[in-house]
Amino acid sequence: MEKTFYPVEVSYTLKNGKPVVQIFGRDETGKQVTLLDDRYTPHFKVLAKDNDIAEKQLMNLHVERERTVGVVSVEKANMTYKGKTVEVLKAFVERPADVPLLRDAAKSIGTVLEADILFSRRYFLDHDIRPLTKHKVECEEVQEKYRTPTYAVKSITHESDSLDTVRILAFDIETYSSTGKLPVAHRDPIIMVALIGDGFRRVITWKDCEHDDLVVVKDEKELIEAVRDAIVEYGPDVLTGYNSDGYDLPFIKERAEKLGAAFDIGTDYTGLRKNRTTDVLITGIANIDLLTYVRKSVRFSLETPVFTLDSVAKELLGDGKIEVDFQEVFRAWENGDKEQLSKFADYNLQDTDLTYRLAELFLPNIMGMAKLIGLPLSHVYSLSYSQLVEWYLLREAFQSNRIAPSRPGENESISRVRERFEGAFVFEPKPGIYKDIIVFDFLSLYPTIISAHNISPETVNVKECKENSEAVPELSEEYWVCKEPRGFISEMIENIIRTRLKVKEEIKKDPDNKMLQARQLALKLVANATYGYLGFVGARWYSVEAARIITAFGRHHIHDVIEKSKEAGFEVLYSDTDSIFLGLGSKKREEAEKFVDVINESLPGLMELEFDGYYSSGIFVAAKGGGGAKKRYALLTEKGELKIKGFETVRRNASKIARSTQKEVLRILLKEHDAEKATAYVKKIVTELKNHTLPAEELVIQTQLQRDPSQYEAIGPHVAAAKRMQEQGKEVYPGMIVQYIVTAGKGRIRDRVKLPDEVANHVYDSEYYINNQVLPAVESLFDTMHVSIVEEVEDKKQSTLGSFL
DNA sequence: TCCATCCGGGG
DNA sequence: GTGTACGGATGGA
Repeated sequence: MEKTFYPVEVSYTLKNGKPVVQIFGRDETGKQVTLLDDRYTPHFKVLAKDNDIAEKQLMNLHVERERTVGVVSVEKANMTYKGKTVEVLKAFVERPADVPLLRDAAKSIGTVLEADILFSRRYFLDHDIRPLTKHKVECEEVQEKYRTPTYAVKSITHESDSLDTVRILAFDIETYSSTGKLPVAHRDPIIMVALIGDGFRRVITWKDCEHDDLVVVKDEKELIEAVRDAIVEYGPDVLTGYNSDGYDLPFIKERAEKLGAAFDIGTDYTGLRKNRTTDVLITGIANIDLLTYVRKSVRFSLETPVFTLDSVAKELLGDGKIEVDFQEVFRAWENGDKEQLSKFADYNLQDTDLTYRLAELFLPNIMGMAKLIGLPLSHVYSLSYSQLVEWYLLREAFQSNRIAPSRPGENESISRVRERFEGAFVFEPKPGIYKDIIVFDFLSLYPTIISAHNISPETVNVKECKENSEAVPELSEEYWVCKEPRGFISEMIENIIRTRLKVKEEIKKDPDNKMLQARQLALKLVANATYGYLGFVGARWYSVEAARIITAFGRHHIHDVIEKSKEAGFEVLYSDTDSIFLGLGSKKREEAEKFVDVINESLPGLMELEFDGYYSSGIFVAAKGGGGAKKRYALLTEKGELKIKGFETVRRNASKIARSTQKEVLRILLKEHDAEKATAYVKKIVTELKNHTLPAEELVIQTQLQRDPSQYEAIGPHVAAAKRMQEQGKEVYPGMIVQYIVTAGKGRIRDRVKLPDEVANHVYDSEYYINNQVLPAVESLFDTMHVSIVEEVEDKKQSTLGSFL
């Protein structure tokens, strides 16, 4: 029979000593089904000098275990390795686990390759199976022990249509502790568990209590089994929690074993399995620990330095955890206090709801990446950017008959760490204020360089192609890149860029399509991470030469634009990596637009310089050590908006008054070009500070607490403030924003820190705010106008003093 | 100061 | 399960 099938998860099992791949997913009606495929045999590859001898040696290999482990058969195949066609031996074995047993012994025969690629992952990649996309399956129904209908596969082919939702179930457990410390599974019980899915909401406990959605069972053993029943009843594709691999699931596993409770939630009735790391495996359900995903991927776009559920949810959902005193909860549990326990159920449900909402937020992107790379959700969500690139490359390699290079050994990694190289070019700006600025930047600079200059590990510095190669500029030693043939990675990047352009066209027609957005984002991520991947010490396709050449071409192209800008009569104000800031001077905007067209005609491949924006003025300031400061400037748009980059006081650990003064000075300087007016403005603020006429709210300093106050050795003002909060019985936790005001008096600043609600207006330390907040925020701005704002203000101080005398 | 180990999150 | 994070902070020599 023929079936339509959307794969979600994969694993394998042994039947009569032979591996059977299990693919879990849904059919066209949305019903969960399982496919079994026993046609795939594990193998590894060997490159040897003499294949006839090596073949005999491989067949004679054996390792004694409970059974004799050996190579079952050997095949020869022509494949591409490091850009060359080679004849390789494929050594087939009985079981996936035989590979690591035999690979060490096979090292004496030749170079062992592809002996470290997981069997089920390899199955997906080799068969072009892509999770969550439509497949046509020729199969026949079989009777096996699974929770779903089961079919034996005869053939499976990938089609284009794809699934855009998965069934998510979030859960969170609550545990009891008599010691006041974090509960531990060998001693403490699970007392409550909440589960939330699409139209599904349940909280389970084993002491009498009243609450909506609440189920009360007899004891902890029944609780664990009721959780199992809830999961089976809901039938999730994705089971998700927050730190569930590090806490909830191992806790459940240990308690279930101790109490003899069944937690056989797997599609094949197996329970939780744990591997050597922290991962917990569930057969047929994608187990996704959101904390892992936050740490690996989301962190780069988060403000918060700590990844607690509360701080991540507050930032991304605008909603946090309910505050709870665990000692009170545990007392309520001991006493059977129904009212308190019902509040605790609210807490449990809120945590689970936040987890569910975060999962809804993250899943489209995880799904987009799973479809692109072709690995199941439970595998992709935990991959770092370099691993995402690597798995994309592995899929491409398998499909183009290439042998994947091995990961570096320990010694190789160590020697790679020492191979550093020069990065991007940053133009040192001349401090000053400029009018009529045009900014251009290169679109996806490194990806387009890789594609345009054919950069790939097997195309750089290869002797055979020297005659037909491109020389690399900007480097002291000689480097060259083959023009032919097309490199593995450069070709792949070009395909990604082109595909992404097409997807972006589709998005224009269908802007609200989340799946298209996710696909576009996945393509962008892989393209942008490839340069970093080539220089990553753990990479299979590592090439420090390629990475060095990419940044060299980057510097070359931006230098070229700088030179041509000068020749065309523009003033070059600034440049960083892929962008250039030009002063128009007497030129017209149209001339700048034409100039970009001329540049683009000379750029190779898909490289493109793009008009980024026009600014009516901008300021570059001096660095502390002299010269112009890099990555620190402000621009004024035509609409009058300020675009500020790199000034420390833009961050939130400055008082409102420092920030607003800086902004106003920037505004006066950029809009009105009037240094005197700006000076007068600062003097006015200084006077107000001295006269204590500013409201205290303007003086509040906000700093994020990185850890618990007791954990600090150096007690900074914000730590002192946090300790004060604790003394007043307020909750203090890492990641929170602490607010304080520095008040007048003698001694250390930290001893003069007060909380905003303790300070009446006018008691603040005006000297501190003038010298440590306001003046440092504007000093470098005035320096560009050759005005010493500190001296100006001191004159004012004296004259104020003078007027008193 | 350098190197190695520890930690994150979770109740 | 054919694999094994990572980057910063801490602490000891």
